[in-house]
Amino acid sequence: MAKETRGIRQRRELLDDVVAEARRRLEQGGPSAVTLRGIAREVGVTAPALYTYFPSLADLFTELIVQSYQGLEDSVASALDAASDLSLDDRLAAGPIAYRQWAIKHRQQFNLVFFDQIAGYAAPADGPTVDAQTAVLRPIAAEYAVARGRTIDDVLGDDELLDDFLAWWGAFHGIVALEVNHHLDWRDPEAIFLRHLAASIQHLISPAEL
Amino acid sequence: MAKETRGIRQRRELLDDVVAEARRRLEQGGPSAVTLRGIAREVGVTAPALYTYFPSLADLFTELIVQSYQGLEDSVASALDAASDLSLDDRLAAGPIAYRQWAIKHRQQFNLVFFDQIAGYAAPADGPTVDAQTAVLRPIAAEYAVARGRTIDDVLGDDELLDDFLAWWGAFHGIVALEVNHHLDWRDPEAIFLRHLAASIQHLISPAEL
DNA sequence: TTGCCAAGTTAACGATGTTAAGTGTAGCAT
DNA sequence: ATGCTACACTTAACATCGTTAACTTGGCAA
Repeated sequence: MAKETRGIRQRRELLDDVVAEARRRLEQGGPSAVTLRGIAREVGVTAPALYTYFPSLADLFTELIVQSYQGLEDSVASALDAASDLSLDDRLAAGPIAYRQWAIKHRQQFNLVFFDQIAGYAAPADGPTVDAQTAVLRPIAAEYAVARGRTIDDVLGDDELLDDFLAWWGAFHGIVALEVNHHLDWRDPEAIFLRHLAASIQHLISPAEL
Repeated sequence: MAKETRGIRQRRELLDDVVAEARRRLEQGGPSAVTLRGIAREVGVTAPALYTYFPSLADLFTELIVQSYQGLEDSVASALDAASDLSLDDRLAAGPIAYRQWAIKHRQQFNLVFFDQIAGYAAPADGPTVDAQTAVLRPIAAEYAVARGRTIDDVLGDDELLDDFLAWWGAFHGIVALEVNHHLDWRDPEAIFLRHLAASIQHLISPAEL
């Protein structure tokens, strides 16, 4: 009957439970609600048992960051897939719009990804976070390249084009960041975002028409 | 000799010492380094003594946020004062440039102000943080109004003008936020920022010339 | 069957925010 | 001057946290 080799299977399941519970706590109570003891309690083990899976709490957060990046990446990618038949304007807008919607739906994950929240956590030039960032931006950059009448390799290879793209990203990212953290609550954040997006896209395309 | 009514004077000094030590810890070790017990240890009292001055740790953070806003406000205001004789372009750039420089010099304070970092801390439509935000933006908005050929009251009173200004703010804010949190380390963040700033200012002024 | 390895447990250490109860003193009213 | 009161402050304690050390146990390989 081979009780399905409980060893590895349960290990996998427990690990999934741990990060699922961690993400749940992050969403509901912010990073400070993500505690080893609390998670252990919830998944039915003792706290030190989690050190089998993560060397420290910081590494659990690293996993959360990676998964959050993945969620954002998937959200943006599928939105751009669905927009493949639309006009250039709409395709350009689809990425940032999906970016914003994911951010609003997962505020804590958004802040976790883009803000240094964990104490000693740096996440510099190494680690999987850099790859994750480029994975998020690549499909958006592809549309951007089309709007500028170039290929994506042109954009990535030219300092000025790349900086322009990063600035374009930073711009709508900033508006989203302000909204996520309630600094635009006294206005209509979506209106501000969409208005900026339309203007920036127009400004982007018109010079290419010259 | 009237030993200068030690009561209130010492109270004032101790309070100043507390927030000074708190700010020092924030800058050096991030929010998690701001602990009541650590601060109390440093200023020479026991931890519960601090509850005379702050009802809870969150209220100490509120004070830090307010003071950080003040620092940003002062930095921007004095930069704009110093730029009063310059061209419109330079005056428009002076605010955002001071904004960025302050942010880079006080990364932790910048993140504390613009990101929900404290657990249950919301800081919604009430509190002094809203006033602080408008105090920071007002002088920048004044220059923005000139560039649009309006008065600042025009900008604040017109939905579209106001949204345009907030989007303009959000744009350079976003680039700064990315830089502060090391998401642009693989490029030259200042170049991206200045290039965006110049382009956005040009785009801002040219329509007004029509 | 025997032994080992790794996952899990209990126990403990140091640190945190916060509360309760007690202490002393500064300043004021009498 | 004396007594009282308010308040700054201390000590003690509780619940929580991350992390480590030592021990137990169960399944797999030899």
